[in-house]
Parts: sequence; structure tokens; C-alpha cells
Amino acid sequence: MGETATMSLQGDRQPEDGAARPRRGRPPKDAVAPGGDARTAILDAAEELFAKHGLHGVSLRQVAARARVDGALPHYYFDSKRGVFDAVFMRRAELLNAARIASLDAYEAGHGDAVTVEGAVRAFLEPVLGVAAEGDRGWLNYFALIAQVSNTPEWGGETMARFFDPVIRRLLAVLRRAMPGCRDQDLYWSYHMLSGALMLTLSESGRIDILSGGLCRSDDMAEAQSHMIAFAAAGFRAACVARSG
Amino acid sequence: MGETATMSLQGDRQPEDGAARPRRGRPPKDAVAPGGDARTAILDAAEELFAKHGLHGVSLRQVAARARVDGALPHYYFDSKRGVFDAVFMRRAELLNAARIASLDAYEAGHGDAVTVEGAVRAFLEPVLGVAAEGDRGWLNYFALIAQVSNTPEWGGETMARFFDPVIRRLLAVLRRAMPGCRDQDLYWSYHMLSGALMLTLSESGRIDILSGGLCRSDDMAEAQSHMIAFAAAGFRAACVARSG
DNA sequence: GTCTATAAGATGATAGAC
DNA sequence: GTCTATCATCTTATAGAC
Repeated sequence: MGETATMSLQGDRQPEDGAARPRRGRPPKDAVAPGGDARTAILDAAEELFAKHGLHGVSLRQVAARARVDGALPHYYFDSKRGVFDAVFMRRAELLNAARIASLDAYEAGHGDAVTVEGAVRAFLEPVLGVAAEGDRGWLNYFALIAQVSNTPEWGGETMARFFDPVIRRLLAVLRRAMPGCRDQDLYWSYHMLSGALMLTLSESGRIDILSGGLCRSDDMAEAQSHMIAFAAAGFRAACVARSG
Repeated sequence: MGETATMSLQGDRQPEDGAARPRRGRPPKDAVAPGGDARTAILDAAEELFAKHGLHGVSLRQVAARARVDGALPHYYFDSKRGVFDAVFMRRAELLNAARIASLDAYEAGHGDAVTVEGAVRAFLEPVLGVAAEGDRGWLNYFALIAQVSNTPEWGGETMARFFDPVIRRLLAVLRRAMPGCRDQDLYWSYHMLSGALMLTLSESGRIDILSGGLCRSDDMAEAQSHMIAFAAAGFRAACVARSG
């Protein structure tokens, strides 16, 4: 998982951190940090609480309490509240991106010229919804956090772009092979629709449970995946292929 | 725009407010309230700030400052921060719901047996995206707020359901006529996908702007609408009609 | 209806002992 | 690395003058 550089999600910080920053009391972060236990507990707790109540809906005291560590440790490990949030966001990002890239690579490699829209969409969604379907609470919390950021005006779009655009471009490249000649703006808008559907699903808001009177469940990720693939694949074809001629 | 009863968005308050509640200093709220100017200014300011930063990301002081009224007035008019939020949420809800119901009614009345999936989706989206396309800042802020609530775990789904389910059921009724014999769970899941796409669009997160390098724009609601109709209509047909046989 | 003043508490952050 | 104690600030919310 390589070096996890401390990088802000906000775009306003200069990336001129060549050497150690002048901050005091910075943790070593080399090898297997001895306090890695507390560090991980803080990240897990923050992940859960931020996912449920948003960045501003949670105090560092609550995070520390949930993690069962002292109230000063979040600052010790992450400097600031924003630092905690950024660390939570980044912890699983590379892992997730690597899995999605690998999935798309494998699909394309295994299907040569016969790539389909369904296949591409499935390869794109599987690493996310597959993990979600397994019910790992850590990942589910992380996904809900992502879904919240996605719908956040101002910095949401920029943050999502910074972390996830490479994977999206990889998906669009495969889709272009499945739908040769389609227009770029149709492709972008169609992905936008798929992304919205995915984000609402990952938020597990309980919306569909109430609407359907319990017939469908927000946490049924397997059902969500199969519907999303069918829905989005048809959507891509209608919005892209139909207009490309 | 009749009586706008003070009603919490949270489900934990008893609906036993038959008469005036025992709270002190409650505003009259009858006729055209003399201080309606300040009241409206507070709602407008809160709408904008809540949409941008979320409920917890804004203080009542900021709201009052933005509205250019005294810091005590939000409490005077709405009792609490949550009261301000609820009032913002409800102010446009009935108006919006009425417009959407009317749009679906008009479509169904004008097309008899020849209802189509595209037509139903268009009639459902037009009152929202049409207004959004006109660029009214108040409505755009409101929509962004809705989009944020929609992706909020815990109470987001319940809140959306409480306010918008009747319209959704009206849409699904029309869709059932366009796709006779389709299964309910397919209909619910497909609407879930459409809803996600709509919510991401209304959030105006700037995501697609960056992804597309400026080719597509988050605030181009007309373009969003035409793509959403094509994408979702095909999605509904693929996920519902195909499985109904 | 509007404003001043202030209560009562929570928050991010830090210094320094251990 | 962990904990105690604390600062300065900001928060919601009220009481009461005008």
C-alpha cells in the first residue's frame, strides 16, 4: 500500500512539503507505528461518525470517545480535525482505486474486441458493490462518507475528481470501445447518472425501504448491483449510441 | 401555500400540537406578518448557507449576519436552529409537490392510453429541472439542500419519504400504465436509480465540470434534463419490462 | 418587532507532566 | 505515546430593555 503521504483534500494548500513540516509533535509514521492501535481506532471511529453525521456534525471529542482513546490523541496523530477527515478519506482510496482499475483491466484483457456496456459497467461496480455486499462495516461507512462528499456543493466535486477521476477515465475508455463513435458529452453525462445512482445506493439512506414498504432494502447491495447494471447499461446505450450516428 | 404548520422533520416529536404550544415569545404568523421581511430574509439566508455547508456547517449567527438581521431573530421566529432548518425545508415543499402532481396529472390526462416511459419521466422531472434551468438562486439552493438530505444516512431517507413519497407514488402509477405487468421491486429500484441521478444533478457539485474538462457543466440543467430522460427511460424499460415476462 | 447583553456550555487546539 | 489541565473562542439560547 506504499507511502501514504499526508495530503489535504482541500486544494488551497501548497504542495511544497518537500521535507518535514515545521509542525511540532509529529508522529514518526515509519514501520509499524507502536501507537498504530490508537491511530487505527481513531480512524475507524471517525469513519463511522463522519459517515453518519458529516464532517461538521461530529466533534473530535466524540471521535476520541468512540475510539476509547484520550481526547488529545486525534490532534497528536492528525494535527487537526481536517487532518483526521483527510486521513479517513485517503486510507481506503488507493486500495479501492487499485481494485477497480484491476477489475477493468481484467475485463478488457479477457474480452478482447467483444467488450460490452454491461460488462464494463459490471467490472466498474463489482469492486465497490461486491465489497459492500459482504457487509464489512468499515467499508460500508467509508462508502457512505464518499456518497456524502459526492453530493456536497463547493468542494465535493473537486474532491471526488482528485481521488477518483483516473478510475472513471479508465471506465470511459472501455465504454468507448463498446460504443465506438459515441460523443464525449453523452458519455460524461451518462456516467454522471450512473454515479448518482451509485452514490445514493452507497449512502444507505433507508429511502427505498420506506418507499417500497419493506419490499426493497437499502442494504441489499447484491440486488442494487444487478438493477444498477441493467439500468445503467441501457441508459448508456440510449444516451450514447442512439445519438452517435 | 395555505397554512404552513410548524412541523419537525425529525420523527421523534409527538404530533400533539393541537393548540398553541407552551413556548414563549411565539410570533403571530397570521395575515402578512409585519416582520415578514426579516422572516423571509432569514429563510433565504439559511437556505443558501445550509445548502452549501449542511445543517451542522452553519451557525445561526452566520445565518443572521447573511440575512442582515439581528442575531436573536432566528430564535424569535423559529425557536431553534432545527426550527429554522425545518421551516426552510417546508417552505417550498408543498409548492414543489403540487407542481409535480399537476404535471403528472396533465400528462396522463392528455395522453390517455398512450402514456410512455419517456413522457412520464419528463413530466416528473420538468417541474424540478425546468425551474432549475431558469436559474432562480432560491430554488437552486433549495434543490441542493434536498440533494444533501437525500444522501444523509439515518434520517435522510425518512425525511425524503415524509415529504416526497406521494409524488413518487404518482409517478410510479403512471409508469405502471406505460409498462403493464412490471414487478414492483423492479419499479422501486429503477426509481432509486433515477432519484440518485437527479439528486447528484441538483447538488451542483461541479463534479462533471472537472471530469469533462469543461465540456459539460453542472449548472446546465437543460442538458442534464434531456440526458436524464433518455438515460432513465431506457433504464426503466430494461430493468422493468425485460423482467416482467 | 428589534436590539443589547449575557448565560451556560461545547469546541478545536495546545502546553506540559508522566 | 498517553494523559491532565487549560485557553480562547464559538455555539445555542434567553432575559429584558427599547
